[in-house]
Amino acid sequence: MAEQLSDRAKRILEAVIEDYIATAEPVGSRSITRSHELALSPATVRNVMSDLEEMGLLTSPHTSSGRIPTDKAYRLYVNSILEVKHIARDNREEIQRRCRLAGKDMGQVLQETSRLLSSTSSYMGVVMAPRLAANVFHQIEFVKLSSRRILAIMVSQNGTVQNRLIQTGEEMPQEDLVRMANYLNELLQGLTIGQVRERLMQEMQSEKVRYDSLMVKALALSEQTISSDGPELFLEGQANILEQPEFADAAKMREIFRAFEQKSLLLDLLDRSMKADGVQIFIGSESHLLKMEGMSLITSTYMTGKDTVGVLGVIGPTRMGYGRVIPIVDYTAKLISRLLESE
Amino acid sequence: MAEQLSDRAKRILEAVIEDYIATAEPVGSRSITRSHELALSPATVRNVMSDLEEMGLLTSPHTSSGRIPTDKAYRLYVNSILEVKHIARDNREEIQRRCRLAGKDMGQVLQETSRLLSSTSSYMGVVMAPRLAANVFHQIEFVKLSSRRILAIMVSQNGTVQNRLIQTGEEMPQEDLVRMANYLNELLQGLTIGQVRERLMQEMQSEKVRYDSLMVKALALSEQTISSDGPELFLEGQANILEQPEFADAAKMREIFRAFEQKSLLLDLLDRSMKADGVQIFIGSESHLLKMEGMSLITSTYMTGKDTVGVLGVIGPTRMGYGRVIPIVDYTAKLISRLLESE
DNA sequence: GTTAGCACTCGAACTTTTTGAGTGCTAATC
DNA sequence: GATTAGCACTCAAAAAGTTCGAGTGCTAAC
Repeated sequence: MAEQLSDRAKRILEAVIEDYIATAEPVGSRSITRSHELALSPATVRNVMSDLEEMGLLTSPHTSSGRIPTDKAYRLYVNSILEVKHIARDNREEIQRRCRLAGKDMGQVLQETSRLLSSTSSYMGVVMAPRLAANVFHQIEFVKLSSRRILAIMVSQNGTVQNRLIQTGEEMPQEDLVRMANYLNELLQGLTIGQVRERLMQEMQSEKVRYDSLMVKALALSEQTISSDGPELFLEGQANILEQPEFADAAKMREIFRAFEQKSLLLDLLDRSMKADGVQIFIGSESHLLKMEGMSLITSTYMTGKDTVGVLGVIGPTRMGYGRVIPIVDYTAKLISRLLESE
Repeated sequence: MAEQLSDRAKRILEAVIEDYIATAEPVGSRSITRSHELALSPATVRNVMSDLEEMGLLTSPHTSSGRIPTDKAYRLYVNSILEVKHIARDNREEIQRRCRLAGKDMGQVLQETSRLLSSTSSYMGVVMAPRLAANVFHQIEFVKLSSRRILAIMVSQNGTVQNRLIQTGEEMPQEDLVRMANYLNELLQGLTIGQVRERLMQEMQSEKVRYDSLMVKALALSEQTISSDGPELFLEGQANILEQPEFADAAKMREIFRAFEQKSLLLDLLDRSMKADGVQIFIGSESHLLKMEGMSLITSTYMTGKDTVGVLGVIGPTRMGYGRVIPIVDYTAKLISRLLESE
């Protein structure tokens, strides 16, 4: 992008983008002169638009039709034209109202947050839960439900709970369960779950344990409890996408739904955006991870206390109301962080 | 339905339904004589079809086109024509393979089941989790995470776990938490969660507790832990519905997605089907709870041990492969029941 | 009771026509 | 030199018109 954009060109580009965001139709020179008061004739605007097209910021779907901003244009717009508004009062109030821990466990809070993002933005809300491996172990416990069914419960420092129902071959006396829990709680104190996993391995090898069958069992049980470290993803409001005119036809819709059904791509992208703090924006094909065209993602990290633990955000069409959505994502992330704050 | 259907009429109705299920196109007299070997001419078939139309079992979208079965016809078909096949070997194997408790908590098991139902049927899978209120209390516990954050964990007899993060105004010493838990565990032993709720109320009123502030706190905390008794619903494979030709156009799709977003209707229906054991079938507008036309629901209850605890099933177009799906639902319900069996 | 034959219907698919928003270019104007 | 009016041209989308064929109901023959 060697050329500098003149001020006028910027204003016109802005007008095109905003009209396109509003209507989803290719924008022509006349309609711009009508709706935005630039004291210019359509012909002049046409000349400028022609320049912008040369620079790769606009394209026309066919020779005789209005123009559409490219991903490059959105990027420019987001970086240096758009001024992010303060969050709308309505949104702020709704977010505050619906962000409550009361009467919900961690999963429910995150799901509700995802729903909230979806409904305030009117696109799709996404929340990635903390990776289990990064959590700090707090305690483990074994609850005996019946003679051969044990429930293992592991609590992390940040308040997430993992539980597994375990069928045992033989009956386990209550006091054994208590001893096992004590042993593990001491062993694993203060480690992250990632470290816990290693420690369990080491311990299983070690001489002193190898002949204590109870301890071996304990290690095996706790291993099971933290297995399956797939990070959880809450994706809500897919129906909102159906509202968008660019996805009106059935084939596109299907493609999108299929793409999201298989969540790994999205997880990769979210994982990446966790590397940097604060709001990040991925536009269209920039991140060809979301390989389907025409989608943008706005994310922000959130934290408990000082540690970044997850990412949340909004997925919408490239043609998305950035100015409106960015503050929503930002504000929600901050509020959630505050909520999860560990004193 | 005063008239008795002749055997021939039944066979023709069956042919129409099966062709329609296969193609989603109105079925004409000729195509029937071609594909099913009835030794009849198209004209004869036409006459019979005309009778069937009079009886309200078929309709034609317009005068000069093939015919479509009505909901009434599907009902008749399901009740007295269709012979339910044994479950397909492939399906059985896949279900067995994917139904494992190992490394999952209750919620994950149910979600996976829902996914399983969806992918084996290629429609939508739905699983309603046990109503919390029906669970039997097993124990409650308070884990102190930091000076003012307590995690309350309640375990039910069947292995479900409820947890809530609670911020306390003042610091609670560890021994108080233990005392509280002991008190509650004794108080609530063996009650259902529904009864627990009542008991908590009673206890709060009672003289002996009223002046013991610790007990009052305990009651309040446990109240919070069991709040929000919304039954959980796992609905998977919505994208499968997009594959169905009858929902190809965007408006219909949107309607459907909107309808499912707001889950209360579906919950009502599932709740109703929990009243009776075994497989149940709701066809199209019969249950005008699922108010959108053209959808059927096949459910079966599942249980832990002797108690019915939930419902699972498949939602698809009325034009659904009943013969194939019914055994899938049935088999899955049985397998899950076996899995959850409490020794 | 069954079937061949036939005129008729009507949506789907394909063509053709019309319309209008939009373009690029040139020449006049500020 | 930048801006604008004017004009011929383009092309997708909408409207109108055709064709096609699977399907029907009815009647008369088998």
